[in-house]
Amino acid sequence: MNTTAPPQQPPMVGQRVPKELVSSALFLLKRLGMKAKEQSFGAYEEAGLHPYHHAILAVLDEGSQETQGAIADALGYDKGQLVGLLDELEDGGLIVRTRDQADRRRHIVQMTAAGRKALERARRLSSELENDFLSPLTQKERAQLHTLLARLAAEHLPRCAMAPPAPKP
Amino acid sequence: MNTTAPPQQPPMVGQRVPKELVSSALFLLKRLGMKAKEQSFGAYEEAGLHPYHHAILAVLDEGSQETQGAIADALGYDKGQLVGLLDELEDGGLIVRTRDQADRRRHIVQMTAAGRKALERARRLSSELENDFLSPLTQKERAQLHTLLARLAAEHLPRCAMAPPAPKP
DNA sequence: CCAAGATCGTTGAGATTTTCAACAGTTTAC
DNA sequence: GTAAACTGTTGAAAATCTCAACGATCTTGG
Repeated sequence: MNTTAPPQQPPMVGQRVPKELVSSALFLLKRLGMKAKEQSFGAYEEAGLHPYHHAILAVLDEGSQETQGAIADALGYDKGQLVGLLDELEDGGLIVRTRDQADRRRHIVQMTAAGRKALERARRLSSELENDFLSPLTQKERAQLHTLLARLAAEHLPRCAMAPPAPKP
Repeated sequence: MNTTAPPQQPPMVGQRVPKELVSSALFLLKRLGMKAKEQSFGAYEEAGLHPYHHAILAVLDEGSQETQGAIADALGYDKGQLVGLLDELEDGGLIVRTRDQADRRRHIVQMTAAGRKALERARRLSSELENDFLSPLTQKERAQLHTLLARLAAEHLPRCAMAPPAPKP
């Protein structure tokens, strides 16, 4: 029963990130973004997926069929990078590529039934991941954080514009 | 041939990121983190510096002299990576490396007068950058955001712990 | 109809980062 | 005094990201 002595803390508590940096919201944003990224990668990998796969499937779920160019444009991915990702999804039977009869240069990408199943799994995974990562915050605070980030995204990530609540007359 | 005007104009509002992703705080965190990172890189590069340089100088400013291992540990950098960064700083005359007489394996890293000047510049740059990036938010909202991010950092970035001097008695 | 230019998906090479394992010099422990 | 552990350094391997071409196809102008 040793409640007063600090036995478990002394090993290497010495080095900390300078206050100058920690007091910067931008610094924390960068670090937390990286941390969230690597945590996502790990979790998705266990499920045999990739966060990028989730994003692609989500695009296909909104518009039932898309060209590769449209997908790349929507997500801000490089065309060449997307090819490999779609290859993986196609090998797994989650999507199918078919030539567009109207424009034979294009590939129409569609989600399969297995793809929808995988998307469901990815959604649950993503939800768990988010719930876990934001666990230090209350529900209200999580909503606050999302609102603030969305405002920043509206400025810096044009493609992430949320719902258009004020359409032009 | 085309007898009728082709429906070549689908919702060309520009492809958007799926709502499913945009409604995730974690997704926005990742994207905004990357955006902040690349914006920082660009701004620092114009000034002939690197964000990592700023971090290193900030560490040296808190403790007047540090070993390379301590710096790497404080910032979470790889030892090998740090060598190159310190080389650049030393070539620019912003730091000096001297052998530790007490332990000749170690290098004592210290900031020079020019280094302090550069740190000042980096601070102003960082401040402008942050002010610019957070411009969509009011001062109160910026403080809110920082508080929320700091809470997350306390959980996920142990080295970024803010004020630990008041735990439970 | 045809030739020039643009577009789409694909490929592959280059550049940039990260990661990791070895190495020599030095200190510590037994 | 020898073996083990630590410190800074180097370099190689791996993973991305970027970017420029390429073949196939469509569009446009004459």
